[in-house]
Amino acid sequence: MLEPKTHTRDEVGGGTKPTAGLFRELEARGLVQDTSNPDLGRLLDEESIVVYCGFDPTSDSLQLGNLVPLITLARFQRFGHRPIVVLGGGTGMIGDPSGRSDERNLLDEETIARNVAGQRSQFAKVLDFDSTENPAIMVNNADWLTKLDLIDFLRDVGKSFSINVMMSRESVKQRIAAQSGLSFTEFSYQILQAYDFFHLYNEYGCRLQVGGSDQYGNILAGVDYIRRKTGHDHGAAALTFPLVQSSTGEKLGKTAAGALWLDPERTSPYEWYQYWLNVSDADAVRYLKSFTFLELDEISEIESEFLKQPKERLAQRTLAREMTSLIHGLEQTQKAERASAALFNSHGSASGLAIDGAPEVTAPKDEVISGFNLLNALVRTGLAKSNSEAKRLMRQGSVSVNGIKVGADTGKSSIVAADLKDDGTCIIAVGRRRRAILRFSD
RNA sequence: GGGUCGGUGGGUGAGCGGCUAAUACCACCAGACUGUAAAUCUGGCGCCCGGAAGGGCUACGCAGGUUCGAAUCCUGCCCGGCCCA
Repeated sequence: MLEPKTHTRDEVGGGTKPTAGLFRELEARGLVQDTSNPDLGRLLDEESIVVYCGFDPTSDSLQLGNLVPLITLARFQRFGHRPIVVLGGGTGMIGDPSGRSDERNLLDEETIARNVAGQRSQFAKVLDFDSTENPAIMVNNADWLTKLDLIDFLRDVGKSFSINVMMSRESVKQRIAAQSGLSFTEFSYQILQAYDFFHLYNEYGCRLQVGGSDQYGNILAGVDYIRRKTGHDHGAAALTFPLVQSSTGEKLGKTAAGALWLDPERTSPYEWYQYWLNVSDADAVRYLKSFTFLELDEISEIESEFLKQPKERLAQRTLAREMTSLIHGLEQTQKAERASAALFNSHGSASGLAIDGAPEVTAPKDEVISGFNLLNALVRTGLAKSNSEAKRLMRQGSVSVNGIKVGADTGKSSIVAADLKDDGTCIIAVGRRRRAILRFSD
């Protein structure tokens, strides 16, 4: 069987000179949508620059959707540039209209502070804040935005913004065209983001802002503002990456359970691993390029191997391993892999295998003597959200115990002692890809 | 401030007194086929009880009201679009 290689966190190049070829690399990985500076590639080869990307504190955990921006920053860092993470503690109180069809609900200060705190540690999983050469920096724009004086702001900053230009931004146009309304508050967002860029330009010499393609207008607002204020034509630049979608045009990370979170409390390493493992063939190689730090020629090798034997799913397994070890570390990755193997490869026997990390529910042993209700088991293991759903699944013949179907026609409605392996467990499955362990203890 | 149109399930969006837990599409889940893939076909998709038939509860911005019966009518409030000021 083909095994994906284990990838350890690679060596960040030392020295003040950047490693050349970053821009070409980003392009090859499908991570370049727009840039405001046609010479950006050369600039990145010649100078070690400071680059930033903003993150909205709309939740106390980052999610799958934040991964491309975050990993892109890490690519800059690995090529010798210096990344800044801007937590939008200030702008989060305003709400970015980009990509939204409705006015946002404003978050209160307390919530934002909690979210900022929650996200903080997650950045360190991907970025290096301790590098001696080019450590990443984290700042919160609340630190400067909340200090602004309204009159000064309108005089010094607002004067540089043309309403005509602001109105022509795609995010604004869409909201107006959709007749869904746009408050002055949200309309002002682009000025604040522009001001952020300007602030970072002054404080840290930050010359590039990266973001998703929906951020292009906001980023350009900053580029323009810096040009106006400093008179330098190419003082600051914009770079956006395309919105990463599945081959069927869907946003990533959509499951019945909701979004996929980086927080292991919300999305377990096993679920995270399984998500990537189940990526479709059409997407797997593309995701390897966009999401992992594997070298491109290494990915090409994986690809050709994968194309020869797609059913081995080398691309998916590599992807799952890379993504899980990036976010949850090697140990959790191995657990997830073992749990997956125990649940899926051994024809329903978990005995003797390390299954730590798999979804598992424990119940007292005497419950099984009288017969442990299957519906109960489905809900308890999280395989079904409600009794209704569990019944539905049973009716549809989706449920199996130890690999044996227990649909409505079999008449089996509970787990009995005979279903248990020697170690007191059984595997309960819904459909092809969702499985859990039920363990009975003394 | 005045007028007018609108606020429906995760999303878009029908319904406009009983036939409606609410059409359709998307997303999502499952069955068949497979490789824990895609495509395709099929079923499902508020919650609770039930093997099922069926029953109960909650839901169409919020709060009241009319009615045997309301997502649907009325009143007030909140929110949004458009027009006027």
